[in-house]
Amino acid sequence: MSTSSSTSIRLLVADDHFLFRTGVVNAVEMEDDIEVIAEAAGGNEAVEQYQQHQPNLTLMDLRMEHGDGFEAIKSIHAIDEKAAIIALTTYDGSEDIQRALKAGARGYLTKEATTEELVDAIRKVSEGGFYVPSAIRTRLAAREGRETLSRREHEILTLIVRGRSNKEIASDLEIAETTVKVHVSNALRKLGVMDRTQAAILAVREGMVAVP
Amino acid sequence: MSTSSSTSIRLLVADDHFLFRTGVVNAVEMEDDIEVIAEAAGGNEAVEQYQQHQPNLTLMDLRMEHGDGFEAIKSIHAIDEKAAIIALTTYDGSEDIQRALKAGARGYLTKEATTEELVDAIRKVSEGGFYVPSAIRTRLAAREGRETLSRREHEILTLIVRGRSNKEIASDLEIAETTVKVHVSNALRKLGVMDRTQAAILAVREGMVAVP
DNA sequence: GAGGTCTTCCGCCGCACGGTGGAGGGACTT
DNA sequence: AAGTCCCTCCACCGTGCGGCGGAAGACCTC
Repeated sequence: MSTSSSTSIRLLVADDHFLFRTGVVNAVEMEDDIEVIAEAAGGNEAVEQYQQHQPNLTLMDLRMEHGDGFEAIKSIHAIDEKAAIIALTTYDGSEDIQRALKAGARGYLTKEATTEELVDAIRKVSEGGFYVPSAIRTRLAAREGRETLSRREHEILTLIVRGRSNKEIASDLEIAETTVKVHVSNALRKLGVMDRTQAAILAVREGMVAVP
Repeated sequence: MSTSSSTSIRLLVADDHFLFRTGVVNAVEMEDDIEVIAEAAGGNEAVEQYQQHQPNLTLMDLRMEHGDGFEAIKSIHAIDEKAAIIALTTYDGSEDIQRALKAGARGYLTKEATTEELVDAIRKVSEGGFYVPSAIRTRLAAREGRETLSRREHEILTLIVRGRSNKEIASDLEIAETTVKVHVSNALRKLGVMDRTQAAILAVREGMVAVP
């Protein structure tokens, strides 16, 4: 059932969880146009394996114990501009997706993906296309019109998620409370929310700030 | 390296993700005292498979498309009081853990678990013991001393996570705003937090309320 | 040097939020 | 019948929050 021009898609799987790696290997084993030629359990290892085996496609987990997935994508993208990379995460926060695509990934999948979605994504991306599930595209679109937060605003948003009051944030950052209020106010406007609670939930949902 | 008295642990794996199921099958394949004798992709199917195959241990995903994992655990527990069940989730919110253990599970694992943790948990629980990772036990302990929220308080907490103001909540539930304030105040005290933002984050982190 | 963004800070204002104390009624167990 | 818990509502009060306008220095790019 191969529609690809190449005989076989040679795959590199980078994920620090053995369970998931073998799951992927088993899933693509049934497809005769895809084969896993290398595995990696960390970011740095993934880059090494890429250089050594030159795969047609790389599946990259973003959150790994040894070596960041984002950095690995950037490194591979720097080595080969046209490298076909699909990012993988358990979580579908749009922050991760945006960063992964910016780093050079051409596809995005959550680990909740079905085998069909997985092989579909592998074929599309290896042929030079893009693959982002429609549900995730919708979330991404909501962020499009939104202004980006400044460094300070993002820092203060993080402290809001930590449950800190304006006065506490001022003391944390050693600035005046009035300054904090300005940043909070600007952040709320940029995010399009009414108050800090909505901002905190939004930040967590989209993966802008990790849950404390 | 089998310390179990039984020759082989017969396993039932219930999870709606093919990738994960095969991952588990592969992982335990290397262990000569464990074998997967049945698989299920949903809650109801899991109960059927349990009755048909009478496994020594059941791995049960809590969040499945077809049939709730909690209900399936309760059903199996009702059939066999001593059934060995390990609950599985991607997320480690303590609310899920508490509910799973209450339903009759004797173990808890996140899907981030290593193969070692998995087989360790399988052996311990099949021998009649309990298995809850120490990191998760710590989180569970924090909930111990806490008062439980009333139905109304929990309902209002959910609306707080939805970003609703006191006035909006009053309108949503068709009660006076003063009443809402009483419930909010009581909920904050019970949860041991200062304001609604901290309550919202806590509720999300512990899985008491799903992210909107 | 002009324009832009980011950061810092001020005062003022209105309202939402959270705490306190009190009170009545419904549903439950003992 | 008494006790307990929950839900409901009131009034009052202090403070935290968020919006407004204004301003100044730092650091960019053009």
